[in-house]
This record gives sequence, C-alpha cells and structure tokens, in this order.
Amino acid sequence: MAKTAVKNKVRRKDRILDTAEALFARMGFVGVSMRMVAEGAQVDLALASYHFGNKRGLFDAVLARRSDIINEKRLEALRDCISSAGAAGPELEAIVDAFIQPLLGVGLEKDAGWRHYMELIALVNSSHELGGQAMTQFFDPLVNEFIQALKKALPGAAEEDIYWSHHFFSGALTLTLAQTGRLDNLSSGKVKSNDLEAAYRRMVPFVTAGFKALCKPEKG
Amino acid sequence: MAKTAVKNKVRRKDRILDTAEALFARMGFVGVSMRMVAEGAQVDLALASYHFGNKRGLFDAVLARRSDIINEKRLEALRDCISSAGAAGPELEAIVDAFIQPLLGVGLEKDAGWRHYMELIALVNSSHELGGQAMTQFFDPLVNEFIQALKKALPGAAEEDIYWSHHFFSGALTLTLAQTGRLDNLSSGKVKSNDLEAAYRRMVPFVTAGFKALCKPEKG
DNA sequence: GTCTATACCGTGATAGAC
DNA sequence: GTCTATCACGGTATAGAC
Repeated sequence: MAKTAVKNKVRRKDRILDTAEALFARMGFVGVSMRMVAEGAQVDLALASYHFGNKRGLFDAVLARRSDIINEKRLEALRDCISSAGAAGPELEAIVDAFIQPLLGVGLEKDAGWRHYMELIALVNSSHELGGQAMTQFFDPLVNEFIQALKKALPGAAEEDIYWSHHFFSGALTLTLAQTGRLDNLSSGKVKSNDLEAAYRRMVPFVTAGFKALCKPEKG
Repeated sequence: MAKTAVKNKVRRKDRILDTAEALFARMGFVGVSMRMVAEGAQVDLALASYHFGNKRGLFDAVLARRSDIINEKRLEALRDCISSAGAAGPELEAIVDAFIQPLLGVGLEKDAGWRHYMELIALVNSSHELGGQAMTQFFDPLVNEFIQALKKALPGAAEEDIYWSHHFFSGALTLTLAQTGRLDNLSSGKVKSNDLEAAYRRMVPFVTAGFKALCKPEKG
C-alpha cells in the first residue's frame, strides 16, 4: 500500500540519521564514511547522498534534528520559570536549572540516540573548526534568550562577566555530555561519568555560585 | 659536519611534530593524513613512519611532548603554593590558580605551536573515543596531585563532590583552550574567545565559588 | 526511492635503494 | 636517516537501470 511505502521511506531516512548520529558522535565528521553509514543503516550507499545531498548535508541534518527538539524544551522550561516568578524575574538558580534540566535531568542518556547526540555536541562545541560555526547556528538563538534572563537576574553585572560565566557553564555542560569515562578512571570508579543525574544535581549549585561570584554589580 | 647532521635530523623530527600538532588540532586524528603532515613539514612521506612507527605513534608523541612541559609547570606552581602556605595547606583559590595559570596566564596563546596544542587538548578531552584514554594517560597523574590538595582545602567534603567539581572545572578550562570564536559571535564581539588572560582572571573566582558551594562538609 | 556499478582519487604502510 | 616506488584498500560521488 501507499501507506507502507511512505512509512518505509521515512524509516530508511531516519535509520540513516540514527546511524550517522552514532558514528559521527564516536568518530567525528571525517572519521565516518558514507559506506559505514549505509552499512549500519542497512541501506544502499547511494541513498544517503540522495536524501541529504552530500556528507556535510547529512551531518547538518543530524545536528538539526535533535537541536530543534531540545531547544524547544529548554525554552519552555525558561518560559515556565519566568512566568511563575514575580515581576523581578526568576532566581538565577532557576535559570541555570532550566538550561540543563531538559538535557541532564530527564534520563535521556538511557536512549542510545540521545546519548550519541550528546557525545556529538560535546565534540562539536570543543572543535576549533566547528564550534564557532555549528554551535552558533544551532544553539545560540536559544542561548540568547537565556542571556537576557541572566542579565535580569544579575542586575548591575558587567556584560563581559555574564558571557564568560555562561562560557564556563557551557564547558562544564558539554564535557559532561561527552561521558568519556575519564572521571571513572580518575576517581578509581567512585564517580561514574555517565551518571548524568548526579552531574545535574551538582552542576546547578556549582554554576549558580560561579555566576554570583563573578557577576557582581560593577563598581562606580 | 656531524653537528649539522644531528641538528638537521632533530629539526626534521620537530618539524613533523609541529606540523602534525597544527593539523591534528584543526582536523582531529582521522582528519589528518600522513601525506599532509609530510607535505607541511617539507619532509618525505616515509619519514614520519620511520620516526614514530605509525600515525597513532605520531599522535601520542604530539600529545606527550607538551603535556610533559605543562604538567611540570603546574606541579611546580602547586608545590610553590603549598610550601608558602602554613600547615593548614593552601587556600582553595591558590590551588585553582596553580592549575590554570601556567596555561592561561603566561601568554602561551601568542605562540602558534602552543595555540594548536591547546586546541588539540580541547578536542581530545571532549572526545568520547579519546577523552577517557589519552587524557587519563597524559594528564591525570598530575590531576591526582591537585585532587589531594583540594581534599585538604575542603575538609569534610564528600569525595564525589570534589571529583565532580573538578570535572566542571576541567570542562570550563578545555572549552576555553579551544578558542572557537563562538563567544565572539554570541556576544556580538564584546567578548573575544582568544583573550585567555580575560578568561583566566574570571575563571579563578568562578570555579573557586563553585567548589565552595558544592563541596561543603558532609552532614552527620 | 532504491539499487547496481563504477569512476577516480587519497589512504597508511612498507620494501628496498642510497 | 632519507627517499622512491608501490601495494591493496577504502574514500566520495554519481550515472543510469528499475
């Protein structure tokens, strides 16, 4: 039937995206071949090029698919904490929470697709080549919304201090998303780098205190 | 002369390392070919394999060369702040400073070689593939020294909290080392991601406050 | 939309001359 | 130590049948 054909078509396209996501996360853009993607997705080699134009088009499609989803959730969380706060705006801690809760606090890491996506974001954010381009494109429209809320919650703070604080926040978050296991080695197994719930609980107070210490009202 | 021959030999080996460092930093391990390294170093293709065994050997040699240098400086800074402190040990802030000052506070970014190396470390630390392996190998012996000092400066704190705090610290630091320009875009040019001195000044109070907020003495 | 087949080029590695 | 030459393989991309 037509229904089945359409369903099948979608399935293949999504299978290609899923496979590419997992491979890009583990081996980076250049480390992945179109052959590997096709094989993993159990699809013909030419099909990925047909759907996404070329390898870079596939890569961007992988990034865009879940950034749309996650940014919507984060924006919703931000709007929620703004609307439930008074006229003075939400507390700093609530803003910090809204930024990471949709990523770290909902068990996404149990889903293999999301886990691969998180690893990929970690890689991209720290890449001198892609970090200033792809992250700006896919995430910074959302980050700007958070920056506005942070400015309100930190009255009198220098803009530069807010941007740097958010940068440190971003570094802590994305390294966490990478789940490299380094922390397991370092702590002789006492801490698990894939325990995102534990990271989430601790990142909120850590980062909130950092913002408060750095973003004090300007003198004069 | 023999002198010149040896000098030339060393020069070539170092040229290979310098070129590989720059290329690995920008394109990652798989993104770089031995041919690109040879061409950049103006050296024959087979020479890199001769000196370093294979591509992975070259990569490890690149990582090891400067990690030895930088870790020695950091250890020296740590020992200095320990010996100038009293029996109670150094302040938390001094330990945090010792960890990043040799990297961020001495103008290393003006040297192209060091800049490439910093970009490379950023990439490796966030890589699910390499982060839990190469970083453990090349940096964690040093990190363990710092963890010991942190434990003394944060009496009664849970070990897990100290490890997580250091992890957030590491994320903030390595994203800074990447110098991706994302911060420039986000702030409309008000903040420059390659201004490591500005990052250094701000990271110390940010991270110190984070440690203090998270690593409080355990109850009961 | 899907697949077969293939063009064409770059890859890491090494054997062997000098 | 250095270089030439070469191997066997895997890379992206696409033309064209169905």
